[in-house]
Amino acid sequence: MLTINAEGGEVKLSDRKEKILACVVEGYIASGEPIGSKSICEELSVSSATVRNEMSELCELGYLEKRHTSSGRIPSAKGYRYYVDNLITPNPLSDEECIRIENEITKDATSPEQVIKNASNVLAELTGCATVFTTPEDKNAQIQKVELIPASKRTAILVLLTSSGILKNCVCRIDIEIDENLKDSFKDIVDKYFIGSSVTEMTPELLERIIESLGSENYAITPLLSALYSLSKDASQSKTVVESQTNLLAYRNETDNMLELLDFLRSREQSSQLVAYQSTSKSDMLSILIGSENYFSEMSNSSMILARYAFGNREVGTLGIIGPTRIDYSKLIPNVKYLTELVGRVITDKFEDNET
Amino acid sequence: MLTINAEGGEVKLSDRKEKILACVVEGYIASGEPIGSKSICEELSVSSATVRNEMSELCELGYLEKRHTSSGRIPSAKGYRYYVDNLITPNPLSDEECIRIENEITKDATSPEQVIKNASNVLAELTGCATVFTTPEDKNAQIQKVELIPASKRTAILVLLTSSGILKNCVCRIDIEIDENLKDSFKDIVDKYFIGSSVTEMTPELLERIIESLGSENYAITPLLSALYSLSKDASQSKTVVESQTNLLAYRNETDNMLELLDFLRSREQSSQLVAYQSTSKSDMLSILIGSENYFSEMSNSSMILARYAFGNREVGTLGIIGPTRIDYSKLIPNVKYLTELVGRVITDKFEDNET
DNA sequence: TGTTAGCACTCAACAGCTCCGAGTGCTAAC
DNA sequence: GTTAGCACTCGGAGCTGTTGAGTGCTAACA
Repeated sequence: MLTINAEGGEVKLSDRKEKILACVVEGYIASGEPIGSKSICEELSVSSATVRNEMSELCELGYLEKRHTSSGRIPSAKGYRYYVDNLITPNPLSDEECIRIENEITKDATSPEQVIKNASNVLAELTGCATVFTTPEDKNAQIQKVELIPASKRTAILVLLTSSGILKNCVCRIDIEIDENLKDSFKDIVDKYFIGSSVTEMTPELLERIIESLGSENYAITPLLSALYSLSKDASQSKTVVESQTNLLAYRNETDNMLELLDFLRSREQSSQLVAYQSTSKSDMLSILIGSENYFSEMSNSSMILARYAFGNREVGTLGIIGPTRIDYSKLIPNVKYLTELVGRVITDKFEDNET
Repeated sequence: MLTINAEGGEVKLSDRKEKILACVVEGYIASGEPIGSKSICEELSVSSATVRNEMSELCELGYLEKRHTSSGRIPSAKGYRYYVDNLITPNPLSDEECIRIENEITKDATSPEQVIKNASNVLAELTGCATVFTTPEDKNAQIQKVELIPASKRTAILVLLTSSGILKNCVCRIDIEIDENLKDSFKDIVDKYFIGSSVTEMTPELLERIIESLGSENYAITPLLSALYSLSKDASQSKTVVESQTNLLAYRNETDNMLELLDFLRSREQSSQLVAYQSTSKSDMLSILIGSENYFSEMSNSSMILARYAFGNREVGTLGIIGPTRIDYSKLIPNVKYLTELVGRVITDKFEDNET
């Protein structure tokens, strides 16, 4: 009936058990109601009693669960896992949809961050789930360009560009007039200390040293250096963002603890741990975390589908969805896959400096 | 008992009625439960029967409502309105809190948009409500500065600064090498057509004309001009953003239709109408919209407190909160007031070009 | 040996019922 | 004008019985 293979734990269910499991998973995903033996027996052309016997075995093996003695069956996390690993038939996006999405994402693609934000919105709309993403992070990113643009007599725009294509800027006000002299001094310091060095190398200590070494006539540069420090810190730190949580309200009637999940996501919103804990466990591009497989107990009734996106050939961030365990994996897995690949392609295409 | 003054409609309730109304409003805000006559009579040192008589008159006058025949009273929108207009004792922030908030907001104040976004987050935390804001908008804003910064051979950063302090940038890739020649040509066009003109004057038609007038050697500039057009459109358009909706989940048990409000806000998130309809009605800096006073029927059980913030001496945007009608007006009105004033002060201070 | 029909059993969901208590409106007396 | 007293209303909690979907078990069947 079942084969336990060499690795142990991994089993192959009989064809009929697989069929029944698939019916329960797909039926439950479609309806949200527990699935009874009767509705399945037609599909397999056996009697409901036979299905019941098989189901009761699947229950013992941990693939199915019951709410109460006489209720229909619902898939357990293990059942979903088996389904996702062995039984799924991917249901990818149509070509027209792909084109529409690509347009949507490239539309306001003024920065890599904007692209990933656009992608997150599209993914939310596509899947009806909450989305989560991290902004591009590359610890090895170097400071490629720093530019000081006078905006008025005493205000200037400071622009920072890294080798990962991250672009940050801010407006600074300083106490003396911005003239060529000041610009030159600033440029000298930037060239000497920063250009070509890693964004993580710019520490408060280094800054301190540089400021000390400034002649008194250049002391006015200090606010510019502080601003530059903020920008580089901002550029080196990846943010984790959870969006479209309210999408999950659609499941409020079906899954009782959806509102608790929302509370949890609210409290976690700023925290990078949500994604960090997950993606370290797998070197895979794609991780699917079903129910209790999630690190946080608050998410034991939810699933995440996460994938890494790349800038050039370096993986720099994560994009994915958060939903109930009862989601259409066959559709949503390809969706997440497609969007992370697309994000990688678009930001590499638009922002990579590949002309050295 | 009541005085109808010259304008008509405006009434002055007797002192005792006012006291009872205040008790009901404050009690209901604090507990979320309908208020009975017994809990009030102690405070007024009259018997519950007397209070009941007064309450029943307040009901007839439309200031109070009952859920059913024998329930306690809850304030109607009209009741809240009278309370807010006449009975409220403002409960402003402490000095320490003000300092904390100011720090919070100026922390990453790299742009006016960032300041208002920070303020929105602080306001959400402070009030436990959803927040709504519009990004600074100034139809008269002029293009003050356009800068092209080569980032690599064929990519450049384009920066746009308006007289309202709005700063936008993007990375562009063009087909030919970026040399001094190209930079000069671009600068000539920008100086001739754009600097000093309003952001709204940059139309697709104007762009078309300029591109046609270009010599073939300058044709490569086209993508830069398109990018500049996008930036200026982006700079002239104000966005309306609704944030921290999930805060409202805290009210889900008390106000039955909070979840419907969330659905409504979800569908409206992108739309500027939410604020637009409201703020036109009042030239006031502060508008308070209680229950049915809101334009959208979906919000008839909610209140908004909105205020305009200024850049220099021009009002350029709105910031406020959305919550149930049952919110602590005495605290939240000063909160919204303080934060809009602070936003105005910070962005004016940091980004206004007041040295002409 | 696997499959099936039949049957007793379980349990959630629903409707109907009573009881309780908080609160009201009205009336008559102060 | 204020108050005590009283009958009345209604939501909510708790209990009950009914219904129907679904199960597990058993014995018979192919």
